[in-house]
Amino acid sequence: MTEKTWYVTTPIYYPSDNLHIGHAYTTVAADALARFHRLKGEEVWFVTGTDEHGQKISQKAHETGVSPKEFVDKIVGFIQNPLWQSLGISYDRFIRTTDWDHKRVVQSIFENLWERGDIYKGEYEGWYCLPDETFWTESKLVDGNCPDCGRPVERVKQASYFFKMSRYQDRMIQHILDHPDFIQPSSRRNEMLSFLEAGLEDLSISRTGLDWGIEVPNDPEHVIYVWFDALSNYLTAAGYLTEPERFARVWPPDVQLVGKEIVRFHTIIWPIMLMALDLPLPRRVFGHGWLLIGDTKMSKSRGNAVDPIALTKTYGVDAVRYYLLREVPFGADGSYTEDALRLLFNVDLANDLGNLLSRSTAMIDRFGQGVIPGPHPFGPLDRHLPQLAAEIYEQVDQAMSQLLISDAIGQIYRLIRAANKYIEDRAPWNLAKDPARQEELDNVLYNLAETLRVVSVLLSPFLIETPEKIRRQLGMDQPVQSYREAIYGAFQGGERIRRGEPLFPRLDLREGATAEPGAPEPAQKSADMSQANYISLDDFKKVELKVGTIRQAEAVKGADRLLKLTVFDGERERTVVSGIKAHYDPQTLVGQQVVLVANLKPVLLRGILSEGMLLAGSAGQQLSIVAPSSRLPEGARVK
RNA sequence: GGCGGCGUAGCUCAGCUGGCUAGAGCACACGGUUCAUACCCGUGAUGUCGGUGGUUCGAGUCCACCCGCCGCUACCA
Repeated sequence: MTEKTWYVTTPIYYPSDNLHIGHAYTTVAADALARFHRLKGEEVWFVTGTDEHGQKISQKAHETGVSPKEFVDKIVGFIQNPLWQSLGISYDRFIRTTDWDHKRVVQSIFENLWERGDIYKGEYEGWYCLPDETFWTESKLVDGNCPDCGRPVERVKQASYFFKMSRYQDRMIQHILDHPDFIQPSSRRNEMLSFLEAGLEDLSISRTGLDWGIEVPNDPEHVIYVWFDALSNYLTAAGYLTEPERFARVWPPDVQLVGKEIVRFHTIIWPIMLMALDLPLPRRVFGHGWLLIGDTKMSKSRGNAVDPIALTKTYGVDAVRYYLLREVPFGADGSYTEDALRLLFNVDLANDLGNLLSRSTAMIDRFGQGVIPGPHPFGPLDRHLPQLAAEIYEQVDQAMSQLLISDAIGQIYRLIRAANKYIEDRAPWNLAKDPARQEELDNVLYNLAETLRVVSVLLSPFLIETPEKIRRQLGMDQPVQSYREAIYGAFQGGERIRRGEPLFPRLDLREGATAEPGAPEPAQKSADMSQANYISLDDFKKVELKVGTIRQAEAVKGADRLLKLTVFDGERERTVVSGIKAHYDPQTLVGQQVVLVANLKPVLLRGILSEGMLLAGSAGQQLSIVAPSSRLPEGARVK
């Protein structure tokens, strides 16, 4: 019986634009896990890829005057190389939802579920945004308009296929309860449980009027809708239906990394799909946080997206990987700043690790004529490093099995720091002055070489070039093959080293726009941040505030706190739904003047289109409508 | 509004089922060292463990309420 292949996935990314460092973060993390398991001797199947269907891609392609396929081919090519290439991403399969086998898998899943009665054809009724060609549920609308583009929507009924998720609700809850590790971190688990307990609706999984997608079998008017298509990629990539032998070894996924914004799809819809197919569920779905730029969300529209390729060019692959894996707490949101990267580069990579190699090889050169001495019986001071190395061997393993990548690296650094301290404690330069202490000196040099060799093994899942560089300087030519090489004692003595260039030349942190590591930095930073909280006068002018008069007011039936108001704004009467029922009697409001936010996106509240909002101040339990202190004509601009 | 989480040194955070003088990394200061990439090693915190009250022989660790922040959700707009 062969051991199960260790299967890890990243989300498949949407190639409508170039990816940024947030995507790199997830993918590098998955890569480190994959490399670690390979090093442990396990068969690994590491999959990443792209989610290529959908309206937006099709639209973008037409704008550029190419076919959707040509459009995505180009971007996907870029993602594979140079993007993932430059970060050393060692995926075993790059899946594209436009791959032939994926189409086949999605269609057979559809047919399969149809035959079982888990898919039925019904009518989808919702609000449709014509320009976006997108359906929205009432609750998603923003002031009755499309939440994406703000344009009005219309009520449309459309034939659609539905996936009977509701049928699996209880089983899903039970599965989460029975498998505490299924959703991680646990905060996400609680959220999903409360979401499930609120009740599941069947999921509409097809659309008509879309051309760029996988067709519903025997009903080519319909195209299978995004999530159903996208989530199936994890099955396709494992060889479901097309490579049965592989699938038997690979399935189910051991770890699926996802961003926190898509945890719900991966921990509810996705497992229910698998339940319906009678397939085992993934063992762990890990919802990590976002990598923020400073303290704001990264996005293309904000123009603050960081290009990972540029970073690797400036600092090298390993510095970027190290930063992502070490600095960002896996789970919570992390914050990216280039200053932090540079600081970490100097402190951890140059000072602690690079300098350790540099000073160790220098001493082997000088005191040992370039040859690692054979060890002699250890004195008490020499036993610490081997013991620590053995302990850390276990600790790293343990941390990695819990996906605590940053902690694993932290453990390796305990060993690196201990080696630096050991040099200080033993002061080899003093031992070298006394011929009677030659054996002690030999042991020190040996321990340093051996510790560095162990470090090169331990670091190899995380860093690409550095382990090789360390080994070359230690005189080793073969790359790391197995985690067991991290067991202390492989050097016999007699190996000739080859001193080389510094691993990570220190950066001058004072130069350029990057702050120096002293007091000026926080000051500068806080100034920037407070500035970020200002809006310009132009920003404010975007808000159109007008005086209006309430002409009618009534409670919204079935709502505890909503009033439906009819407000005259000088041009027309508009309906505004406001959550002030607890504070105002509808009767007393008629005739009251208010300040209206006139250009707010309409939104549907409790089935009523609310076209604007009225200003009110609140403090704790108190709430009071804001009104001009004397009567003004309706429509008067407030500014 | 509901559910959940968080609030511990200047910064980022550890502190499990309550128990000796509350920890780590970074930053900062001082001292040491010279093999090394102006590096490394050591020493240093008066931290009201968000606030108040309670349970207990004893609470950062449990309970209640309050304040602040965050996530999900909802009839927020």
